[in-house]
Amino acid sequence: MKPGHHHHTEDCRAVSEVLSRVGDKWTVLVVQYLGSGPMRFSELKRTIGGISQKMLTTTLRGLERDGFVTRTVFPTIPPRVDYQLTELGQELLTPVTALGEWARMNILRIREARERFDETVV
Amino acid sequence: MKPGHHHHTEDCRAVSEVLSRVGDKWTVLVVQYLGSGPMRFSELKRTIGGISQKMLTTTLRGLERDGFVTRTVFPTIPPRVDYQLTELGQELLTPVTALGEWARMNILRIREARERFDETVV
DNA sequence: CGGGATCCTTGAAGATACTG
DNA sequence: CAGTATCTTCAAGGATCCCG
Repeated sequence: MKPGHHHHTEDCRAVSEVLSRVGDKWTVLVVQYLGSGPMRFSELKRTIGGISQKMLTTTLRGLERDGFVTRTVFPTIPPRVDYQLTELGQELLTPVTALGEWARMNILRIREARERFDETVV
Repeated sequence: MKPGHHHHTEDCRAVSEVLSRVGDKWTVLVVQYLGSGPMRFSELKRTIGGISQKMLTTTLRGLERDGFVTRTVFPTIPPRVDYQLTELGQELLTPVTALGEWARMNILRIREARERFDETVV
């Protein structure tokens, strides 16, 4: 057993754990939008577009559970609920945005590779 | 329609596209291991541990399709297949590693937040 | 308005067996 | 050794209805 490999694997699992949280269908979008400031439920739903209220609820609950957002309920009628990034959420934004930048800059190369691969294989 | 919001959303979709590629169960692990140099199929399977050969094949095919790894077949008996990161794959490693660093450093805060949340809710 | 509860459809993932 | 083929399981995601 080579030294370091144990922690190498463990770290990778931690990465996977965070990535599978962040890498689902909607989390990044939600976090990015909340990066501009607090938003309420319906505002998020409308702005994102294409997300069901169930998935938005689920996503927000997950983010709340992991300490990335806070949920504030205003006991008015009709009710109003604000979501806002915590410090941890803000900090997450940094590496995620970096990956986002990379994605923006290289998405074309990826799509080209895909087309090439699909042509060759099919 | 506020200016910039269209591209904001489009960029987020690109991020999601890359993240859902990178954020699946095994991709990061595979890419990280290949970061140290080319490896053959069985070597990856053994090193990662817990991955089925079907999932390893699927993951590697996906990475190959998107231009992140190359697949080299040696026509020997028994056959030997090497996988190796492309330039694009190497470059991907940078932001992914950054996110990994962040994950390593903050995984405890996340787990703590989870425990707190689960206690409060249950 | 902001959800909860329910049902349903996919696709991801794993187990197993076989093959060039 | 490095896969392919097949079957099964399971959870993510979506649609719909209801409620305080």
